[in-house]
Amino acid sequence: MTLEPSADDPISTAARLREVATELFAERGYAGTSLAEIASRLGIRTPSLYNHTRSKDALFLDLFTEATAAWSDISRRALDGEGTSAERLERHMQASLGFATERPHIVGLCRVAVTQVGNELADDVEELIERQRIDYRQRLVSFFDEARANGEVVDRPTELLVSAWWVFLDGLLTQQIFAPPALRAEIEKHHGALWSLFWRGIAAEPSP
Amino acid sequence: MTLEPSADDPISTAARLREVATELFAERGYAGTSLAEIASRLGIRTPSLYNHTRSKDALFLDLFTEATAAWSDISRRALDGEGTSAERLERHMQASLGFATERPHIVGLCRVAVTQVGNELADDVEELIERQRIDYRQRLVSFFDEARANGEVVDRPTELLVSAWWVFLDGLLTQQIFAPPALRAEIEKHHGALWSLFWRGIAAEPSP
DNA sequence: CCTACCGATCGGTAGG
DNA sequence: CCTACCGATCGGTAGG
Repeated sequence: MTLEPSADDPISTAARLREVATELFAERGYAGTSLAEIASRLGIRTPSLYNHTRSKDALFLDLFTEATAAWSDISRRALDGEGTSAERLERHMQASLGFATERPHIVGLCRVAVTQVGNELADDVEELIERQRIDYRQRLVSFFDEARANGEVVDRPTELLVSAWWVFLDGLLTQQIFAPPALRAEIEKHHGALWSLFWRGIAAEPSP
Repeated sequence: MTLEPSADDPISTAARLREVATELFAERGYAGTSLAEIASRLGIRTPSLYNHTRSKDALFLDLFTEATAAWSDISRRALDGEGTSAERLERHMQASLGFATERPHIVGLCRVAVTQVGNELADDVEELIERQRIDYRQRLVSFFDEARANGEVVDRPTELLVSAWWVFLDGLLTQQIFAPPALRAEIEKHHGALWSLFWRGIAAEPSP
């Protein structure tokens, strides 16, 4: 009684294409990934890929668009919601790191997009990155403006607090993605403690 | 009265090859950089490159080896030397960021090496990265052990302090390299302030 | 440092 | 989804 796109293929080729291509782009970069390799992993011939995508560029852009949407969704939900600023920001951190842990190839795809901007990838990618960056920045500005107004964080310029958070998150994600598995597990255990040191750096002085 | 390798070429082709190749590898990745493009920028034909290198792999490994040596040299000198732990660590940060600012392509080359490990690049690269990582880690452990013994930092496990620093530095470098120039300049102005927030997070409680 | 050239692979098309 | 094929480009070699 299940819906099947075809008799002997419960997972559609289109879906598997997305999975396989995301993984390869993430691990080998854009230029390092060939359509032949993607097709081979799907058990089909290279030209058959063109039933699912217009070109290699279009495939990458499509996957990247989906990736940023998923990322943005997770991150927004965690930062919004109830609680103190510390609770909300820690939840946001845990969500971002959880996302990176569970779906490392999606994060890897984003990294590839960022590092290869202006070279072989289309302007569309650069535009999408910039839009996401601006959107995230605005959400952070709102968050820290509110936290300052509540006296929850140190009284420094919002811009600075945004930068501090961004640096911290970028560092965590970098280690999460690039560190060798052995080191990664150790760092993962430290997330809570690293958070507390970060927050200690920006938290308001205890009122006397 | 100057020493010239050839009459009309004051900067040797070998030296220009290193410059050009570093820049291209950093900007386009390993697979995205062709020997033809390198040769073209040098004004010579592709086969002529083989007078200066054995293969594309060997060229990359050679440049990467030089890059890590330069990096390690700068970083070691800044962290050693005199002063309080805070002074030494801030000096180390400034040196690392200065290096990244002045020689962005060298840092980009390292990033490419790290992100493409285990794929098209040789095991030699992975080995070199791992050796550098271990070496840097040991220097940080010594540093934070001493800082803790002096009561200069909060009394938490050295491993945690090392992680916190590493995350902070990785985040700064990531932003330095990947942020769009407009944002980069703003962040650069914040380095000192970001440092003070970081240090505030790990500094020892003021004695009562 | 060059010309001439190699087999392999690239993204992509024609036509079914 | 396939076979058959395209021109372009890849890293690299022979020989001078």
